[in-house]
Formats: sequence, structure tokens, C-alpha cells
Amino acid sequence: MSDELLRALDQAGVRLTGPRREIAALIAKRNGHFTAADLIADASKRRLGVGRATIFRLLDLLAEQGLVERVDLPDGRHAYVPCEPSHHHHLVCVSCGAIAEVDDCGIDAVTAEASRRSGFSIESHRLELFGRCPNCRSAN
Amino acid sequence: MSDELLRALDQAGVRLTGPRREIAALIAKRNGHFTAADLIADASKRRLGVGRATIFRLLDLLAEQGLVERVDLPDGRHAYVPCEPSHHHHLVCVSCGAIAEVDDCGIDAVTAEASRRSGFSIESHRLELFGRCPNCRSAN
DNA sequence: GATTGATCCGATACTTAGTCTCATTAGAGT
DNA sequence: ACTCTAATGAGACTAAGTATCGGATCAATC
Repeated sequence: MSDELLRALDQAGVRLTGPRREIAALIAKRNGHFTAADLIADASKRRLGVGRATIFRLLDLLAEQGLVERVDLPDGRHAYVPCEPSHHHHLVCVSCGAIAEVDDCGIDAVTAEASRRSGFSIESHRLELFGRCPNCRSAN
Repeated sequence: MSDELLRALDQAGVRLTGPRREIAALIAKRNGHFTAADLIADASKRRLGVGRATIFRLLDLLAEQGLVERVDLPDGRHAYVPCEPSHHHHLVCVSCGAIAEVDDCGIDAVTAEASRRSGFSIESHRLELFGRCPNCRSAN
């Protein structure tokens, strides 16, 4: 539900305005990733009269709070994924768009090794996994 | 040098045209990542009369051949990195933009573990590491 | 419940990234 | 040199995202 998003926003000290509630509901209604364009389309379909800018602003805000994360799809588009604010990675189903979160399962060893070999100090990383979720695997 | 790019293009069975040679030279002259906009700016600065579309077309072509790879910078911009056509990952210096390639150092174990936990079948992944290169580390 | 002032809003103009079309040009094999 | 196809530049177009601004709205205080 959207309650979680709203609660987190409240806690972040920002206003719980009408448009924000509506957009949060739209996000909650999607399961899996979505693009800004998806939300804009949803909003206009329901004639919620929220502006494009407001949607981008809220997405920025949510991303800042770690409630949503930007994901780059294999085709180069930008999508967002609602998620826990802890560090983790995403598994994206290329067939239906469902997502799963995976926490660090050994990636630190990889970055340490890469750092050792290259001499770089590694500050952050981005790992995205693309595949097919259990549903889509069996449906095929 | 740009010879490598040109040789690879030749081998791919496409024409080695003037604009392609010029753009390849621009790419070779940069060390590290670059954006399409960078190339467009370079080209116009030198008044090589090559069109925007031509640059995007060549980038697509190079990406198809694996001679260049798309990287998503932490700020959400799209960049390209010239590289070997084998599977590998990139280490990007957030300070100067230099890049290093790292081959798979244990990432398969991570994807296998993620697959086991989530039930997804994993088809591909994208790993990008951001940090500071040895030069920038010592310069600081 | 009214006041109030900062936050947030929608509209809209603008910028940037990338795609498409099409008439013209120029490779490269013959 | 000829020819035929792939590639080109120009420029229109679309999509994604940002900036600005006057007006609206939330929520703390009274």
C-alpha cells in the first residue's frame, strides 16, 4: 500500500499534500518497476490534474529518501523501483517487469578484488540483474 | 588509436566512410568515458560537418559490435566507454572520468546466489563500479 | 477556527537526448 | 569509370527532464 511511502515522507519532514498522496497511491498500485512516463500516463488517465513537474519532483524526493531507486533498464530507459531504504540490488524480470530485492550476497568480495587489481578506490557500485521471475519461467 | 575501431568496423562489413573515420578519431582522442553530447560538441568545434544523427548511428553500430559500451553514470546520464568486445565490467573514476576494465572476478557466484534465493533465472547483469583512479587518489 | 508564511502546486516555456525521414552523396566491388 | 547500395546531413519531430513563477495549500501557532 501507499501508506508506507506516506509515512516515510511524513517522517522526512515534508508536507503530505494531496498530489503526493495521489502519486503515492499510483506507485503502490504498480507492482514492479515503472517509469516516470508511466506515472504521468496513469495520472492523466484518471484526470488527477497533477502536473508533470510534480511527478518528477516527487520521484526525486523519494529517490533522495531511498524509498525508490533508479534502475537503468537494458534498453537504456530509466525506471524506478519502490524499495527499502537499505543498500541492496534489484532483480528485474525482463518479461513482466516484476522486481525482487537482493541484499549483498558476496559483492563486497568482488569490489575488493577489482580494487586490488586496478588500484582504484571504490566508492560505490551499481549492480542490476535481469532475468525471468518464477511466474514467467513457468508460464513460458 | 582509432585504427582499432576502424579495423573492427571494416571487419564487421560496413563501409569505412569519412565521417566514421573522423568520429572514430574523436573517440580515440578521449581517454575514458564520453557522452554522445561530448562527441557532438567535439565535432562541431572542429567544424567537421558531421550530423548529430551520424554520431548516434555510429555509436549504435559500435555498441552492437561491442567496441563501445553504454554506461550509466551515477547522475543518470548515459555515457559510452570504448572497450574490448568480451564480457567485462567497468570501473569509472568519478573524479577524472578515466575507466578501467575488470573481468569477471567472482560475480558469477553472486548471480548464482541471487538466483537461488529469488527463484529468478538470470539472463544478464550489469555491474558498474565508481571510485577514484590511482592518479586522482594521490592528487587529492 | 482564523492567520500566516514557508512549502508546494500546475502551467508552461525551455533544454537536452535521441529518432525518423528523405533527397543527396559517396564507398567499394566490378 | 560505373553502378548500386549503404551512408550522409539537414532538419523536423518526439520524449525526457528542468526552470520559472504567480498562485494555492498545508500545518504550526495563536
